[in-house]
Amino acid sequence: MPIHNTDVADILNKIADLLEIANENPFRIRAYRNAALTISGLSREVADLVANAEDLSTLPGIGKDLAGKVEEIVRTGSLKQLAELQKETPGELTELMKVAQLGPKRVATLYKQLGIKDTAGLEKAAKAGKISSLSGFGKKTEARILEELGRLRSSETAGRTRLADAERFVLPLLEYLRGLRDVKRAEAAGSYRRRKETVGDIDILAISKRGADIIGKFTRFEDVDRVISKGKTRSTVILRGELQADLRVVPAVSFGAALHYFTGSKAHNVAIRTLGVKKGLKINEYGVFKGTKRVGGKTEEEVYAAVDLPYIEPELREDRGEIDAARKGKLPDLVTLEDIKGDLQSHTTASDGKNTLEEMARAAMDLGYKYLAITDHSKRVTMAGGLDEKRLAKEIAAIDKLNKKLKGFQLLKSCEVDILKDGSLDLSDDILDQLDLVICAIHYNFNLSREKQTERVLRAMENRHFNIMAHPTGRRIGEREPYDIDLQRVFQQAKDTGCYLEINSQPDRLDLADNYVLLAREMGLKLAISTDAHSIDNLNLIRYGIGQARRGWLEKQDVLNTRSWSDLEKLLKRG
DNA sequence: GCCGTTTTCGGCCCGACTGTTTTCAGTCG
Repeated sequence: MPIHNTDVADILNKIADLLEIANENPFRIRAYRNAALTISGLSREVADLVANAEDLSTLPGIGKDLAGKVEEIVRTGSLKQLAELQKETPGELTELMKVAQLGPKRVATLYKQLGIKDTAGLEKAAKAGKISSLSGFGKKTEARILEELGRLRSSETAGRTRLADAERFVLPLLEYLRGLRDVKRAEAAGSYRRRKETVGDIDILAISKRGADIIGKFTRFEDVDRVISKGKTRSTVILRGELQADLRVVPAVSFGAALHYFTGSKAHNVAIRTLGVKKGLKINEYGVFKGTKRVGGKTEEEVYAAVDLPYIEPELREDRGEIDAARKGKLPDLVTLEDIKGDLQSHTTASDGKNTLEEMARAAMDLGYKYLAITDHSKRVTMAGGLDEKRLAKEIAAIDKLNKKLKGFQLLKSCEVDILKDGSLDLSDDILDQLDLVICAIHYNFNLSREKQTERVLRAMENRHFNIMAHPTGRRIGEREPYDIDLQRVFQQAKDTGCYLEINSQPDRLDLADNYVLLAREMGLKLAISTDAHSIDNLNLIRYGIGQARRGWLEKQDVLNTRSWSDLEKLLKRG
């Protein structure tokens, strides 16, 4: 099995956990965590970098020592150091740290004093009342531990929440807070604001002079299941569905600093604060300070200006080179919703969509679009009522007829053609010749080897009708892993043959993932942002695709469907 | 363990809340 970046990051984080339990130098621990963060944010597989003999110690936060360790992980799948550590500190202990209330110090105490190594031992000791007598623990902590263990058992929902699912809670919560008399402003921060594909929790920020009051009302919001903590400026609650929400109340003068601070990412914040320290400034959630004097923080722009940087868009704040780019005046001018001229993937009642051709066209026109590609499935995708040549010919005729009626708008004749197992396409060249553009996608045989899956797509791209590859890795966030495919080779083939790939905006897909969007940009490959709409409402999902594109640093010119159809048509022409 | 327009040594981001505490450690973000 190839070693992926997440595997490397997991091992580094595990070592950090174990070092923490062993009460090691906290800065050394942070070095491991920083390295894990760097690796997981890379646009390329670190295994490929090693295979190409590239110098890993040029990566931020990775020096000579960690470069060697990462190489060892890539080559052997594990690390001797980890085995050594586990002789002193059992590896299972890191699992205990996932129980709320338990951090490295308490886990170490539990292990040393009571020999507790796993959740079963923890539960037994807690029930026997042995934990409350330990120093640093008490009755309340013991009760909380038991409560948490019960919860962990009943729900395996400890994971992250998809952005769109979080949004269903965020928007009503913001509306509620904004409706309170003493709230001057309320905004969502955190990974939600950075438009990350999943969020760990919801961070909300409010301006008010009556913190305790607002916190009280927050904890009584209708979606709140239980309250974890509530103070005068800060509160944590768990919403229905086990999603955590944090509210911080700040004065107006601190709003920019707080918004910056709570938007993160953590790595970005640390980098900005470190720049501040070098200039003799203290940057925290209350503002930018020189000694005790406030010198900024009302707006985010003031925070960046304090360290001589221009404003950096939230989607870029991952410490993936944005600070360096800002310093050099080379920040991307990110694509926006307003730049989008049309949608390049949609379905109708002809296959598995919910609306007719005309309904889809009208809805796209209402969004101000100039075109919409109708991409019903091809015959192989029987589950979705895919079209054979004959039915597609009928749809083509229907589109031609409808286009004559539509003013200043055009339906594009297209199809989401299945890429068969051997890399051939599911429909004949004769019918594909009659289309404006052809979207191709994999729907079956997900479990081919990396080599076979990659060859399958490379071969498909040899077909002169292939224009855009839809949902290129087939993943369903939280449900289905991507199939194993070498996207770097696919991107290169796309460039060589004049094909493109898609960012699919469906909230459970968001495929390409942001790190691959970054890679495409680095390789100079343009992408489409499509909704894959199966209903008129679905056309609005484009905002998630835009978020993903922005996280991948895409500018207007990097996105196919920011162009008029006549300009796009020229780009799609294959030699 | 990393890193350097103050440094190759000596720093490394910072604060709120809770519970167990009589002044603070641990956890969390």
